[in-house]
Amino acid sequence: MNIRQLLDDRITAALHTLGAPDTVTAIVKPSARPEFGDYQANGVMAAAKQLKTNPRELATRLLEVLDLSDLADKLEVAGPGFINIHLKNTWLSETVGRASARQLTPNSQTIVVDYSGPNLAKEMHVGHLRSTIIGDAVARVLEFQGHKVIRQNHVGDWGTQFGMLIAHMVSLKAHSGELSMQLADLETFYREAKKRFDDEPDFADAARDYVVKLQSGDAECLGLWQQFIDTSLRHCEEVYARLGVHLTRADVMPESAYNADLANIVSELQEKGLLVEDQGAQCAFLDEFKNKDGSITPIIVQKTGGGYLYATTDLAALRYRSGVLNIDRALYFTDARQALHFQQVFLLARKAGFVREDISLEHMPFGNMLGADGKPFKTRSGGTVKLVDLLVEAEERAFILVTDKNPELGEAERHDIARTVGIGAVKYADLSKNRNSDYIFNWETMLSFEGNTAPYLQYAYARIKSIFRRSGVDAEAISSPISLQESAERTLAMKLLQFTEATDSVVKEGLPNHLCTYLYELAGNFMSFYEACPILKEGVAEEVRSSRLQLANLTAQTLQTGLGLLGIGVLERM
RNA sequence: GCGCCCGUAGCUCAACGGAUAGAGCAACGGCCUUCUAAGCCGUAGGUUGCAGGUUCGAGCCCUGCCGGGCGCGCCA
Repeated sequence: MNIRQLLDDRITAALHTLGAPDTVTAIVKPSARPEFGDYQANGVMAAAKQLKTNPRELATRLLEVLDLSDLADKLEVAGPGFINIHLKNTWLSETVGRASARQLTPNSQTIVVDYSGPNLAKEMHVGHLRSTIIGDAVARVLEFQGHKVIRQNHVGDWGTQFGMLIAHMVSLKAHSGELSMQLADLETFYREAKKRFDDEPDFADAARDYVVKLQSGDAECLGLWQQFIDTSLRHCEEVYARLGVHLTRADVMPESAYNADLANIVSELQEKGLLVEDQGAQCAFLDEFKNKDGSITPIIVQKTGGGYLYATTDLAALRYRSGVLNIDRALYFTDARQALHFQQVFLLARKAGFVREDISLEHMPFGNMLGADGKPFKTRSGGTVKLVDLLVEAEERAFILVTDKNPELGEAERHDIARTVGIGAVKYADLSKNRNSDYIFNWETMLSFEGNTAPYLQYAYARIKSIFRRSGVDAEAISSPISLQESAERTLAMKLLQFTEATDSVVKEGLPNHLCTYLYELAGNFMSFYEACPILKEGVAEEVRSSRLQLANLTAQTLQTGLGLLGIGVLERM
């Protein structure tokens, strides 16, 4: 249940009965301050403007026709024309038990989520982290809402660098006959190949020959290429497993899958008169990209000499997604530098009729991960940080902290906890920030276990589980009524009911930090409740105890579900 | 040169055109014989880069500056 939406619908309808135009809505939001009630409607002022009447007077008339008596016990006009809504305690206590974080609203959209997309020539590095976990979180929330999600891992498996890699494979094979050892460390393999390409003219020539052979479908070349791709994908899958990311081989839709269609894309664009040849390349000049000086930034779809570019591949992918996958919406999680590229490709695809007109194409850009010094995140020596190394370090750091805090736990359990806490900390630190801007990666902050971090949320969950272990009560078996006497109880119940508002917000804008903020507030509300409202202590009446156990259980469920949507695990103890 | 993004407390970050701009860290002061103190409660900290404008109402929208980042025809 989305209370905000419910109130908005009903108040909007009431506004319309008073003659407000269709464009006017109630604009319901959570109240800015506690004395303003639980929710406030801000739309009356705008409506009054349209109707050329006094806003407070309109608000007063609205309250005469608006009946919210089933869920609210007080509605009041405040300030210049706000309507403050105070929800009934009885309604909250009855609703909170039913409308937990479990429900699925039926949704019928088919949505492509394009994320991760590493270049298979090298190992995954920290630059792939944001796309991978932000995209995964949004995909999970969409699925939770009942949408049909099609994950597309648009990996880079084609291009000139593969000629170089194949040349290196051939020469190693000629010497030792065995490749699997060398391919175990892709990063080193790539560096060696690159070095030879730069230093040895014969090798570079061979590499260029292999590109041509590969593209013309030479069987031996394709075999080696396939071997390399398989190895690289296995590396990716190890990283995904460690990260807890829902991407499988079935989600891989590589660049090369579109190869056969690229010539068609170009010829169709030509037929539609969208291309001109410029300096030997096939370009689209769209008026929408005209600059002040009258020049137009071109979109190159075919190089001089006939080669294709990523714009061509992305156009083919768009046509596939629209025509074959029959999607309603496509979300692209790639870094912000590609903003112009996607604007161009989306517009050109529409002009060419490659996508249905009603499809929503959305680039979800994100900024860079920076080091503590505010510069791009690098190793001490200035190299690229391998993603797997970062994750290993997170687990190691978490293990030290867990051991320090709970030395009595067995080593195996401490390792399990460290894995969930360490990976959760890395993911949450990223997901909790607005993805649009750069963010500073800092071990101390994310693993300090204080403030808006994954461990804080996991701790709240573990505390609740501890209560249930002590109580001996089966969490799923409680069904007695919930009563909201203390303000901490009411605040917690109110927050529990707002889960859907948080997930709705995530999918609308592709911003998982909205869910993080919600969960942090929920955990905070629970911690306050925990301090203020004893549950198992002596002197707590049976029905109070039972009611509070239910609130605690609903909180645990919501934390588990919410963290699960972010791809983060919970722990029975920590 | 043109274009996009960013600029909010000392630091890291929120804020869905609405009321007195919120958290956390760091600082300071309280709270453990009692459900996990990895916690809770409190104090202090701001001319939202600058200047105009639109609006009943602007951190958010528009214009112009300043500062930072990134793009801009044959890499992806």
